[in-house]
Amino acid sequence: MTKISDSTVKRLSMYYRSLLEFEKRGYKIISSKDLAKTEELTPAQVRKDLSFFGNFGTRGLGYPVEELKERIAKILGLTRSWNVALVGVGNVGSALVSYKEFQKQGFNMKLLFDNDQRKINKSHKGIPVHDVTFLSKKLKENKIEMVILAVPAHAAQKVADLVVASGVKSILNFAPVQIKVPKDVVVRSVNMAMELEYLSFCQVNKGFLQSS
Amino acid sequence: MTKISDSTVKRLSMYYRSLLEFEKRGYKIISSKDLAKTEELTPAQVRKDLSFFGNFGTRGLGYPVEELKERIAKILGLTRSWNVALVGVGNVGSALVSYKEFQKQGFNMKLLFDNDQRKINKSHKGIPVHDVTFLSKKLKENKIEMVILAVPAHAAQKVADLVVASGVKSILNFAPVQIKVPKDVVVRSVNMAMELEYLSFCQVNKGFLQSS
DNA sequence: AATTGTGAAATTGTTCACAGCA
DNA sequence: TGCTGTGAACAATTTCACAATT
Repeated sequence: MTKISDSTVKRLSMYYRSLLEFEKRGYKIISSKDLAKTEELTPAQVRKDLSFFGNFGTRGLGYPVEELKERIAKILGLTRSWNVALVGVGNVGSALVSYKEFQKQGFNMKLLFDNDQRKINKSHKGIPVHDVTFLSKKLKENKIEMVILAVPAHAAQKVADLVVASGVKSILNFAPVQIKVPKDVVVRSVNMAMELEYLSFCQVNKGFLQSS
Repeated sequence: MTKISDSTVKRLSMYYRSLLEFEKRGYKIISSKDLAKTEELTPAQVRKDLSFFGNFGTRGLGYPVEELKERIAKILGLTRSWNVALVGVGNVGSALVSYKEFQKQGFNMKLLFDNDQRKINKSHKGIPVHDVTFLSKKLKENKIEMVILAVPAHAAQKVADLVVASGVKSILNFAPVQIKVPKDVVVRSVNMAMELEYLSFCQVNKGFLQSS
């Protein structure tokens, strides 16, 4: 069984977004070259990525936009919806609750958690905020499949452990720490400070960097 | 001149954070093994990454925590401060303005921009919000070196073009589109929906994925 | 004895180049 | 003819293994 690298998965997400755009503009067929251009990749890269999952194109012609879009949606798990909970209704958490892209793609924010009594048992943008003490119970009851962590760094690991103990296998972590989980659990981390550090590195070390 | 890969830069950020933690706990010396453990890497990886920038350790002993931390800070450009502006004071933008990590590391949010008259010429969390019409002028006047884009997808490229035209060489993009810039400008993109899609992919394709 | 620093080997990821097909 | 699909070549990255050093 071929293993898929995470750069391939990332690019699938990009292709999916491109395809939505091409579809909106009325394209019926596109070539790997077209797809590559919008994402600044090589056509070979596009074809190789897609080839891991099947033969979606027609030689001499290209790929049917709508069908390819559907196929990628299926591969990425976007043809179903997911029950998502978020822990930490602070600045970042709050922004994520309102983030339209999530809803659009079937990620349904079902529950919020916080440890601040002023927030607990109120509704935040239409979603109930629960006491993090009841995290495990609520996650199970509501069949939550993904948890977004938007808690302070010092609390992240502790909350992650609770989340894992509740049987959730997917965590999206916004706390600026590396969190540890058993290997059947997948964690993705978004560290915004790290991204700025990358930019700062590039300015300080102009021309000293690979690619761009 | 050895070129540095962007995974190496990312790991330097991680080492930096680890070192702050080790320092706080009173460690004076650490080994590549110690550093590797907290970030779930191999000791060889740590040594190789550091070796690109010099010989920071002592054979038989390890690395001096404080000095290594300072050296990495220098490499990442964290020993100076940066003038940062943010465009798009919506949900995401607003959260970023309050994001403590930025200030901590010398990224000073100097200016905000929006195109909503209700927000313009007011102060948002102590920072003035300007009309995006005056973007170019204000960026130059205030010697802004990095711009954070937190605008809707459809506006991102247009704003990016303005930013580039104002001479800014670093952009951190939160809009869910790929933006195009000349090659002397560095863009980093944070696409939160893409991260959830990755998690969804992993659930749908259990065990079909490399590493984790 | 312990740990760094680093060439060499192994692995992983990308691009090439062309056969195969519409 | 044009474009996909893919094995083979190539490039980049990671890991190994060991000499060098304290």
